[in-house]
Amino acid sequence: MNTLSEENYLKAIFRLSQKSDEKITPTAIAEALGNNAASVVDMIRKMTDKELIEYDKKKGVRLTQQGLKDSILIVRKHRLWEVFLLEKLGFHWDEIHDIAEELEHVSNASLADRLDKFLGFPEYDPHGDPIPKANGKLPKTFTVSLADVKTGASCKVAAVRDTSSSFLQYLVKLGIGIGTPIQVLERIAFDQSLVIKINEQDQTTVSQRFSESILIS
Amino acid sequence: MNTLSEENYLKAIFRLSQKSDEKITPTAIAEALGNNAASVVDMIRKMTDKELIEYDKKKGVRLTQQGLKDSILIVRKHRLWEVFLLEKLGFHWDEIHDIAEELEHVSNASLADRLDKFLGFPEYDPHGDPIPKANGKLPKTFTVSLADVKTGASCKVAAVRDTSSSFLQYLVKLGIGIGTPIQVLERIAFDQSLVIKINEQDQTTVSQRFSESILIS
DNA sequence: AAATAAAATTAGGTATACCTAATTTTATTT
DNA sequence: AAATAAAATTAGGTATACCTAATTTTATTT
Repeated sequence: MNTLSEENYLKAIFRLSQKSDEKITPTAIAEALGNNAASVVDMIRKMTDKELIEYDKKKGVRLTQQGLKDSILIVRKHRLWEVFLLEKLGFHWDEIHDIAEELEHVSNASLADRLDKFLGFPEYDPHGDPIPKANGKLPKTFTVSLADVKTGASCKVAAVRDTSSSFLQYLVKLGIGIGTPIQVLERIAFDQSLVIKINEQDQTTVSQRFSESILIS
Repeated sequence: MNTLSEENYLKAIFRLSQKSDEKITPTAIAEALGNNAASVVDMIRKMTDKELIEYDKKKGVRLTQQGLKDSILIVRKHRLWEVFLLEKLGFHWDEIHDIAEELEHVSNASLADRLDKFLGFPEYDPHGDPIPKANGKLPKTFTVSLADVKTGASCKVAAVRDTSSSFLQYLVKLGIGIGTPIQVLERIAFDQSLVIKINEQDQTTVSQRFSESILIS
C-alpha cells in the first residue's frame, strides 16, 4: 500500500498529466504540492523504486500502470466524497474540498464502489469534475473555458477549475453555480476582462483569471 | 490540533478509563496500542506538555478537560461512521470497525454533527456502544455481561465488548446480533462455560471468554 | 559559443513517532 | 528487611518525509 505522502504525490502527478501535455518536472510537482524541489527528488526515487512512476529527465515524470490505477482511485474517492458531503450532509460548496482531501485516503477495497452506489452513480462532482467509474473510465471532461466564448455568445457553467474557497465564495456571491447560463456581452481589449450576463439577469465584469477558471458547455 | 498518534493515544486512554477505575499506567497504554512502553513514556511527556493529559506516578495517566473533550469527539466520530457504514453503505458487522478507525480522524468542526443529523441521531453504534452526544454526554452504557446472568435466566444482547472480526464472525455464525434473546441453560462449574439457548431456538455451549465479551440488558 | 539563468541534484540536517537495550525505580515475594 | 520481579525510564538508534545550502546539470539569452 501507499503512504499518505505517496498518495498526495500520485494525485498531484495525475492532475498535472490531465491539465496539459507538458512534461511533468520535479519543479512542477514541488509547486503543486507546496514542497521543496529537493524533497520531490527524494520522493521520485522512492516512488520509482516502488514502480508507481517512471522518471526520465527528457520525458519527465510519468505514472506507471499501477500508479495510474492508484491515482484514479484516489480521485474517484475524492469526488464521490464531495458529492456525499454536499448532497447528504449539506455542506456548502466551498467547504467540501478540504474534507474530501482527508476522506480520499481512507482505504478499503469496496468503499468507493459502495459509496458510488449509495450516491446513485453520479457522473460529476459538485465542481463539475468527472468522477472516474469503477473500471477507471472518466466521463467527458470539460475543457472550454468562459474565456474562449465568443463575444455575444451564450453558454452554461459546466465545471470550475479552481476549488479554493475564495473563488467558490465569489461565485456564490455572483449567483453562479454548475448549470448557470452565462452570456458574454463584451470583451475588454485592454485586459481581456469580460462583461457577462448571469442567468439572464445580473450584469457584471469579471477578470481574465476568473473567466479562465470557469469551464463551460 | 492533535496528530494522528496523539488521537490514538487519547482514544486508548479514554477507553481504559471507561473500562475500569484502575489507574492507567504506561504499560497498560503500551499494551492497548501495541507499542513499546518506552514509546509511551515519550508520548506521555509530549501530551503532558500539550495539556492533553496529566501524569502522576501514583495516580497514573488522566485526561485533562481538553483531552477528555478531544477523546469523546473521536469516539463520537468513530461510532457515527460505524452506523453510516453499516446502515447506508451496507458493510457487514465485522468490516466497519477498521474503516471507522480511519474515518474518525477526519477533522472538520461540523462533520460529526452533520453526520449525526443525517443518521437520525442514533444512540448506539452497531456494536451497542453508546454514541456520545454533541454535548459530550454518553447514553447509558451496558456493563452486565452474559457471564453475570444467573443460570436459568434470560436476557437480550445489548452490546459486544470485542470488535475483532473473528469474534463478530463467530456471532454471525451463531445467529447472534444486537437484540437477540439468550437464555442461560447451564453453567459448567469446571471452566464457567455456558450452555445457552439462542433466540429460543438453537442450543450451544460457549466459553467464559465468549460470555464475558457479550453485554446484556 | 560564451555567459547567465533556471532546474535538478546532492549533502547534510530536522521533527515525529517509533524501536531495543540498559538502568533505575517501584512493587511483590520470601 | 532482603531478594526478586515487574514497571518505568533513559540513552541511543531508525524510517519517513520534510528542509536549507551548495553544487552540478540543463536551458536560455546574449
